[in-house]
Amino acid sequence: MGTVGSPVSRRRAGRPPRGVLSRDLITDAALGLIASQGYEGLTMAALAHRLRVAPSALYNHAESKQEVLRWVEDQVMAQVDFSDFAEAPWDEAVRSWAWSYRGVFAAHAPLISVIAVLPVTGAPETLAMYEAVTQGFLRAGWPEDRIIPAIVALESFIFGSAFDVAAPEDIFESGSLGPDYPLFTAAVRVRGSSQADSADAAFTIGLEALIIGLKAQLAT
Amino acid sequence: MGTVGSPVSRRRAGRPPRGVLSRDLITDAALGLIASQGYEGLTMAALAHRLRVAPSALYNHAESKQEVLRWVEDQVMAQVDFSDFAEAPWDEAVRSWAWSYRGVFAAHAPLISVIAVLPVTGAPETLAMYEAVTQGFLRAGWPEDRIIPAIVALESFIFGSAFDVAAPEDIFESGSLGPDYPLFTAAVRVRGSSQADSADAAFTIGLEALIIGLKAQLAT
DNA sequence: ACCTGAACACCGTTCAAGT
DNA sequence: ACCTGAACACCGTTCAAGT
Repeated sequence: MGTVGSPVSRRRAGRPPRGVLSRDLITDAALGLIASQGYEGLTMAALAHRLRVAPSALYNHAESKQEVLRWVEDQVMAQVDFSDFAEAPWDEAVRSWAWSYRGVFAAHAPLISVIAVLPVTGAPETLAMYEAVTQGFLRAGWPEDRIIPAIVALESFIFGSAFDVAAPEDIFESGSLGPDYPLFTAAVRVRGSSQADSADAAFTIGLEALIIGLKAQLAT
Repeated sequence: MGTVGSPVSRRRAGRPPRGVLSRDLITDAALGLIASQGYEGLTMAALAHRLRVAPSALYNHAESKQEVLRWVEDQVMAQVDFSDFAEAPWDEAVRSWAWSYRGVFAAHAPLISVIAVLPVTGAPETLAMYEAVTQGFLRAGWPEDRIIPAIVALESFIFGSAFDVAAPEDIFESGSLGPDYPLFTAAVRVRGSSQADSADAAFTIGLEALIIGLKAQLAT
């Protein structure tokens, strides 16, 4: 049983190491550091300091900082809610999963580039999610060979949208160049209000379009 | 007139600086460095060396490396082909633009996180693209207030897909954990062949779904 | 097997000094 | 106004030495 509120929910099996450190402790410390300082605060030195250990000690357990990021990524993935794939209708499950997924990675944008190059090998939380999502697609009648491409397409949209959430509010302000691009400037102006709202609007439009379009493709 | 084949096609106006350096020269050198060494090779020291100048000299022209990356980004954006928005039907224009866009940024993946935080101010190539795309949407009958969210949704998908192109071939190999996730493992197995093919398959499915879905939403 | 302490090879950036 | 040279404050990582 872990500490209450510990972000590490699924402990790995195997003999405990004799020393002070372990993958789980390093991962927990990294998540704590990210929560309090953000990703700029996640340095090997800071991580070691939080664990009251010399930086070089980390390298007895992790091959590199990149490997630590892979451990973090798997724990972050565990926060994504895919429970609706068990019973809900397909489009409802896709919708709630996608919103949860985007929300989690909007708060962990620096991980997105890590995931892109990250084999799922050794990432049990990530695999658990994919298994549940695959099952949900099968239950909805999807042919086996079209499931992975559909999931990848949805994930691509989700990752791109997670970046968009982090974008500054004035991202489309053309400034002094505005008059040279009148149609675009006008279109930006009629789009309302805050960045959070407009990111949500774009995500809604894209996600609903994908759901409609994927369903239509499935019918053929 | 620039050198033949120069990636900088749209020179900025304004008085030329008295010294050796300029935004255009720095941007060209950066693009050359990226082409020959990749983004790991793009350091301020390497950039200065290529320009036969001390690293500190760069800071008389650029505020930071981040600013150099913004200049690079605008030039890279100039490579995206949006010409079909002038005359082709809307779905054909979206299709050819999206494929071009994804191809360009798949080769410049490290820029994607830069764009996410990048206001378009001072990025004339980027603005030129948005203007043409906006015009294409208007011509196809899109109401002004729904254009920007639709473009953002498409871009989110394109950026996420550009990451996916760079993913290693074995990204979905579950390794020794495979038997614990049988449905997913089987679905991965039936998906054929190389990573390039499977990235293309996912991109095709997602893009066609978005086109169908956006059209359907427009009809309401 | 695991940890410490010192060192290495880089980074981006600053700044006084020159022209 | 622009460039040089030296320095600064970091990075991630390695490795001999200890237990």
